[in-house]
Amino acid sequence: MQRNLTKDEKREQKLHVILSNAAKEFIERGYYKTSLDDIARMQNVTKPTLYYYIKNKEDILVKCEQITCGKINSLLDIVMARDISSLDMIQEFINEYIKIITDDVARCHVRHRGQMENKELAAKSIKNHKDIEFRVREIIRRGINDGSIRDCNSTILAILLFDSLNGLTSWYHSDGQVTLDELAEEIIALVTKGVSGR
Amino acid sequence: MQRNLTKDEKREQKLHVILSNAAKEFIERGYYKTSLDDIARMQNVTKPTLYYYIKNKEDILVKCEQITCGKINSLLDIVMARDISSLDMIQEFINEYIKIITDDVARCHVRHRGQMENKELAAKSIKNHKDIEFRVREIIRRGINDGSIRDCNSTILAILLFDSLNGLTSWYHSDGQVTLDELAEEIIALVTKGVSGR
DNA sequence: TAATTATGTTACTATATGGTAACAACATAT
DNA sequence: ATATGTTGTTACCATATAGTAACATAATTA
Repeated sequence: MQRNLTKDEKREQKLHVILSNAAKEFIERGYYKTSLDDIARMQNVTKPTLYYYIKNKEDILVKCEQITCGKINSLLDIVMARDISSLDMIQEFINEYIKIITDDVARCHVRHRGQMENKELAAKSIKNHKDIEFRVREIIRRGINDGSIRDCNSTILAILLFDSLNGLTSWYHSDGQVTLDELAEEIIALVTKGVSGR
Repeated sequence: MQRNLTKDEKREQKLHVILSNAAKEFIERGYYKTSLDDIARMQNVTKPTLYYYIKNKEDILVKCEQITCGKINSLLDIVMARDISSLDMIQEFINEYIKIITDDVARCHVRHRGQMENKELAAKSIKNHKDIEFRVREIIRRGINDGSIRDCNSTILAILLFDSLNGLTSWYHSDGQVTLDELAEEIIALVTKGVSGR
């Protein structure tokens, strides 16, 4: 019973379908092995139609990135504004981050980040990620100051954290054994307490 | 002043140069953007010559994988044979693993693992990694039994561990600030103690 | 209703590149 | 020396596919 969509909304929606389908295929079969004809076929349109929604093939990657980085930065805005310890911020971040990262568009971004053929786009992509990493590093640094986080190399920690979280994109699927909440819990326990016994 | 190489040794050596160069290029420019002509040019030979050393383009990935997985399994043989606690085994493994993983051939393997176009090769590639992961999981399980490792989900732990270690391949370069030993130390501290303060 | 804009199509081009066939030269062992 | 296998070359083919031009039609607005 939803109201009629405006022209722009319809357009937006179609773009999103294109991105989702393309993303899924890029993940499963690889970027270069998925042709624009393939992607068009999924939408029941022909290739030139895609060019009405995207600038070129690479633009699909760019758009997936914009969407995903937008979500992550919004999450950081919210988390960093809360009045909790830095360690709690990290935990909260992990919790929500894994929800963001486990959809196809985000997966596609993670897998192809920084790999655009266009040098400028690739550089921008890397910067996008570095900016996010930097913000997390900032949380860690504050945590070391307020004592909630053990004294450690914040740069390395941030990188390792993202590597393991982003790694989820290539193995976690919601239809498996573990729910996202259980997974988050396990990860947070490992990150905070480590693996050492007693 | 080394003795003359036999025919087979020379052949072996040339193959290794091809693999190293190809691996480096695959990492920097991507597999599909690096042509066999490019690779041949680096050796100062022509494309058909490569086919004397490799079956086809994909075979380069396969060979990089065989070399790397061979090293990792040998490492596991050694580590698991030692008379130390499971936690110490993990630490020892991390220490040596990051030495193995930070050369071009290993980097190439990590980045392209499981992505061969030939389904059988891809499946085998995934199995190769899963086997290694399984062996590490086994160490973790024993560690949970002997109490040296906190009770946790060994499957998830093994995956996260490999994700962060393999992640090194895309950012760590030996010419940077951090030495491999310092890096290992930091990682081991994080893995064992976690990040939580006091 | 006329005009304009959005959305789509068919048909095509240009180009890159994995792989192969046919041939040449060289080294080695008998 | 001569036969044999090794290592290399030039020239070529088949194929895939990103992107475009020209044209058609539906939808919206004036």
